[in-house]
Amino acid sequence: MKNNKYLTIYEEMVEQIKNGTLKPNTKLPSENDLVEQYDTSRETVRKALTMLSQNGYIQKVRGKGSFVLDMTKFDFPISGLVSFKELAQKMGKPWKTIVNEFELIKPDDYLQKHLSVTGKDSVWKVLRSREMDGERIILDKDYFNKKYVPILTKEICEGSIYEYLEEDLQLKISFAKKEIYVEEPTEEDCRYIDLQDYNHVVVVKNFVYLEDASLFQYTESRHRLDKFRFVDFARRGH
Amino acid sequence: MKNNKYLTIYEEMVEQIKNGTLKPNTKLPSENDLVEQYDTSRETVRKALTMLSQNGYIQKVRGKGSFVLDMTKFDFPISGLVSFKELAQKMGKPWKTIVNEFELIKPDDYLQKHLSVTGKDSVWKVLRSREMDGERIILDKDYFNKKYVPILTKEICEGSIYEYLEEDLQLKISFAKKEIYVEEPTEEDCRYIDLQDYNHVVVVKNFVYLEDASLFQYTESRHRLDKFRFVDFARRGH
DNA sequence: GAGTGGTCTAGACCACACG
DNA sequence: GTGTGGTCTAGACCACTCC
Repeated sequence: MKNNKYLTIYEEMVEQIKNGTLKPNTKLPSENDLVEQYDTSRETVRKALTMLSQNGYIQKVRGKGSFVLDMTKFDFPISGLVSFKELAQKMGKPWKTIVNEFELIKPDDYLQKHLSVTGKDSVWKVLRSREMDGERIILDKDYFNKKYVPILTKEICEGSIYEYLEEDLQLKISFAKKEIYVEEPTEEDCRYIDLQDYNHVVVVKNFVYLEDASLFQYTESRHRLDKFRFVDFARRGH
Repeated sequence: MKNNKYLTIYEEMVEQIKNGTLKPNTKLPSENDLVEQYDTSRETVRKALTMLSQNGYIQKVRGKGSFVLDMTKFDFPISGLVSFKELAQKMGKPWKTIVNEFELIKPDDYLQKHLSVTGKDSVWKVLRSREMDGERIILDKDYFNKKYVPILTKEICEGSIYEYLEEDLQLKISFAKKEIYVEEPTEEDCRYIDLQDYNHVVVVKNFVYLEDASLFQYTESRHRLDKFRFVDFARRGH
């Protein structure tokens, strides 16, 4: 059980914003007020406020105060990493995952380069179709370095691999690079996606890194054109 | 002239990473070493390191140290907000902007909702085609709230509106929400994009907010399928 | 001038990695 | 145990907004 004061403050305030105790477009108590309220130091309060700001909950304005943002404008999760399961649940649609292929392979050159593994390492390869409203609209191709994921079963693949990795294996995913583009469908796409007349697919490539900066997963998510949607929420750096 | 110590440290270290003084996959000096090196306090050093980490330059590992990441893996700008001008320059290709339409309009219902303006406000509407290798491959539709952008000229539109807003008008852009999806081309797309046989376009919608959380710009960027590419670099929260 | 958030300091203790 | 980064404190001064 962690005991981070700033995290506690952050989570409490998120809760208050979500349940309406703190209303959109109103001013938050000043940092000094919060110091008294939470009986802590100012830097700790500020750390919580910075997190709220970075996650799109509030807006800090020097000399004036911090203001609650209207989250209803942003009807999507403030995050670039959304699993299919989350997405489907959010849309309230029935969905299904079909495991097409599931095996341990020796990586080819392309994979060796992208996963930073040698030909001697083993790599899990998982091909899954995602079905919604009776149509297979997404093909997910996942590759995991066996060094980090020693055990994987077909049952896990039918659920959320993502949850398995984070919750069961306790792998700490730290950052991901994403590339999105459009290309013509491969023979594989035709086999595993109900393409109808669409003659292109949207490809989302994901390179997932662990906390120690080692790449452990490479994913290609191939979407039928009409069912693709991506939402991103970006803050400006300096 | 600002005099942020932590920003100075951050910028110096970015420079050292870029020019190779700090090499990929090596360990940084410890925080305590850096405190001595820069004659400052640990929290200040940590602020700089946190920024480096958030911007993908380093990776901090508790109990071990901070490590320089191999930026060559991430051959694209670490940012979701890339202007066409930046992109074209990075690719080293000749490019041109054609201003198709440029006028002050009264917002319709759709715009009123998205720009949070009333029917009495005025809104700048700018339609620009982006040309590369002699083909118009992108149609940019920009709408600005006149309240924030009182003056706009055709000349500015032919360059980078983005730079004009930030550098000349000193508008501080704080965050942006982005939506990406694919749809069939409109009559407008056919007129202003050299679509060839492609019967879909990739639409990137951008909602840009100022520091006080007011929405001042709504942009639609419509790309020919084959010329579309989006790169994103996401850190995990918490 | 009073109040706000932004930066900075010099300490302290903790959790974790490694030998 | 030693060294690392993670959290926290109780101050201080500054830059900005508003009255």
